[in-house]
Amino acid sequence: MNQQGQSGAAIEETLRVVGDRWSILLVRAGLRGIRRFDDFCDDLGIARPVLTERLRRLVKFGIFERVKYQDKPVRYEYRLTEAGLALSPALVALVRWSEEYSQEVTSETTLVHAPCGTELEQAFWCRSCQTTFGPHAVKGVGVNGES
Amino acid sequence: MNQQGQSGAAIEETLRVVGDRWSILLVRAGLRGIRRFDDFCDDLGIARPVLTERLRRLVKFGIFERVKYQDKPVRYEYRLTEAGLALSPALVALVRWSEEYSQEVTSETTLVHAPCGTELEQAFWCRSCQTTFGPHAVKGVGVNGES
DNA sequence: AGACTGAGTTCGAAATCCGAACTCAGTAGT
DNA sequence: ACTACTGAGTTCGGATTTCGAACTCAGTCT
Repeated sequence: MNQQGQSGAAIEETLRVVGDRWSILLVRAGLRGIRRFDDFCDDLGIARPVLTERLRRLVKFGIFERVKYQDKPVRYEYRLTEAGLALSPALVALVRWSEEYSQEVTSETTLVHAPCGTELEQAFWCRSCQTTFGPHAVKGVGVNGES
Repeated sequence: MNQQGQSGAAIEETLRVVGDRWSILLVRAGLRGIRRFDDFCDDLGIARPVLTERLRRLVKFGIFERVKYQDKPVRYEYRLTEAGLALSPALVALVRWSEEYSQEVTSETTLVHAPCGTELEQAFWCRSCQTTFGPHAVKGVGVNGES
């Protein structure tokens, strides 16, 4: 009946971490190579106290790591972890959506496959069938076999 | 000033619509077949005034539509539009992420390829290369050729 | 010394969020 | 005709979050 199944607990948990106006934008900035507090601040226009709190939380949940990059005046920067990088499919999905459906701003940029420059599509991949497929063929299965 | 690329504008725009704690959850509920005000309310535990405001905004941005389903006491329900449905890749991406990286709750449900039941992977697909690839090979191109 | 840098913290004002109770039109039961 | 109930909201005051601007603190540069 619905393709999400009832993995509701999972996504609620996730949204408690990244489901605010800034976190995804921070991840995006991280993907673009931004690492320093002030740079996040300038780039996103986020208020400093909020940035402090957000980064702390994202570190706590393993999306960024706080790395000392200098000793003399001790300075830290924030780098995406593996888990943080793994959010990019969600990010790309959102960008793709906005390219297709967003009414207000039409973007002049699009996402492509780096080696060849072709506009990318997003798909799910089944290792055993060796095929890609779309959201309609996704199903949730759980302990009680309920979809 | 902020130097967001143009795809930054797109995603910012999108997050202004769905980038809060509830909107994505509302879309998810919509995908699960929920349509009525009180049902959204009970299902998500969202406060009524907030639900009112959220639904209004999602309607305004074409993600839900408000449909009259009864005349005598005139009653409306909320249905996902095409655009709303198109958010499911993002939703699936988030569910997948939480299945793989979320520390706290391990979900008792997982997403699979419906025909064969194999756990799905998410990938980007290049039509011209006929290959799938990961986030590292994604690049944004725009007016100023900057990634 | 004085100015500057980077990563924050502190402040009060403004915007959001919350639960609980209320409204309003119509329906069903007695 | 009176009462209770339904569904989709609205109104209320109080609690939480967010905001911009200004401040701190260690160390560096001139």
